[in-house]
Amino acid sequence: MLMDANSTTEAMASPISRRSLHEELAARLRDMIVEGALPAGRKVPERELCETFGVSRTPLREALKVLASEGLVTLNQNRGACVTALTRADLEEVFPIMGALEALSGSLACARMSDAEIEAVAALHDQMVRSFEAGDRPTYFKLNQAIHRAILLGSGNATLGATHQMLAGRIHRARYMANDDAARWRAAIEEHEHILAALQSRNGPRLAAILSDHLRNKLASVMRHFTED
Amino acid sequence: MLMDANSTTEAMASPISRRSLHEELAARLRDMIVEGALPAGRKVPERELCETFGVSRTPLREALKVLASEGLVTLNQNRGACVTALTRADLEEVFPIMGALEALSGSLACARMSDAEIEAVAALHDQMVRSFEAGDRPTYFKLNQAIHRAILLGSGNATLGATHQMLAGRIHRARYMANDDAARWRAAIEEHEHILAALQSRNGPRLAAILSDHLRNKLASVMRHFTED
DNA sequence: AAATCTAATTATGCATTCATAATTCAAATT
DNA sequence: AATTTGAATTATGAATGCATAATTAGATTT
Repeated sequence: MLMDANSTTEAMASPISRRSLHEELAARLRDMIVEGALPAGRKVPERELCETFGVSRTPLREALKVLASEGLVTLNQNRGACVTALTRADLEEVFPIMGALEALSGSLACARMSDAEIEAVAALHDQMVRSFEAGDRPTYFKLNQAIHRAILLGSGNATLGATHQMLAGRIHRARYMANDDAARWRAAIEEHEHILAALQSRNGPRLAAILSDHLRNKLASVMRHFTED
Repeated sequence: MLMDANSTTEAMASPISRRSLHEELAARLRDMIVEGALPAGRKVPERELCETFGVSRTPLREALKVLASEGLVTLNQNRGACVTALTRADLEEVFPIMGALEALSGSLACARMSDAEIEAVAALHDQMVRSFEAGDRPTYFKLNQAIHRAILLGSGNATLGATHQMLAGRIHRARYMANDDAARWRAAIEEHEHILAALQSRNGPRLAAILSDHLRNKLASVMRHFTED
């Protein structure tokens, strides 16, 4: 068995705590699912993944249990794991929750973020607008996420960030779909202008309301691509 | 034939699908942690638990991974699992999130619950008031939870309920502490009167606001018992 | 006596093995 | 030919074994 590869990536990463195998596997699988390398509904045979990653079944199974508790995969008794398929109902459930969480984060962020941190968000916003004007959707998407994430973290509530991220992971694929028509994309940009304005003026209730609406609109946009479901 | 007959008998509990060991173990451990049988900060040696439950380490370890992803235990590399200790900061983070989730649930419940379901909540409320008057705190606590849970489920958003329950599990112990002085307990009852009234009049925004405040007050009450932390 | 270093013990991470449920495929019956 | 039954295969659930990191105990040194 060629198991020596794990010691190679140890220098740069976190200095003291090197992640355990099941953690590493969970992260890798999470990425694969979120990025669509493992399509929804697909069966995830243990043997195959073990060979792919070159590990035994024990840590892989531990990782699958974690992903199941995150809702990314579904375990069927004696029948293995499947990538959880997103239904319209799932999206309709998750988006409002994320809206509520982001609203809370915005409210808190207005009170707690430093001026410098808000300026950093403004910088991200400007970059995002530029990538919109350039029609560069991947960069736009990345910056968009970075802004929302910055506000989440700016709330100073780590649990809020973690809860949000867990839900975001489930619907990540779907969120790629949003803004694929020009009108909605433009509207999203406008909403983000309001988001930034509310944050800069530290108007918590207003930012909360805008973020909630923003998520509601995102849902509506995404849902148009689920008509065939 | 026989198979059809079996698959149709779904009404009763879950006679066919016995839970897998790791699921069962996760549930048992969750209860033990939530109910305080495993005190916070305590080390959870695998060997000991294996003997307690009479199982091998594999399913137990799988269960611990799940509980770790739920935040109930903390895994330390090569150093085993500890029951996650609740800090004041944790409570201050979790309660506002639960407030936001319950506010959302209230808003949705006002729109979606049937009259019969609302009457059921009213019945729970009346029982709760009686147990308050009788000074029966355990029963009060149970009914209190049942009411909040009914509104959560009444939202029709299963993910919302699951998310809430996950957070609630973490702070369950702390919530026992609330209402241990008569003044706060009486105030809580009054808040519940408003909650019921808003629900019965289907005033979503108002119910949302009351629930949010209710959770905020709960936090304040609980925090008084964490001064020594 | 206190501190430190080393050896022994213990507990954990992972691999392997065993047992059992599920699936597949072929054969037999209608 | 289609359906069904049953054996063979495969995959998963769980247990055991092995290697290694942590912890503890003991001995040696200052």
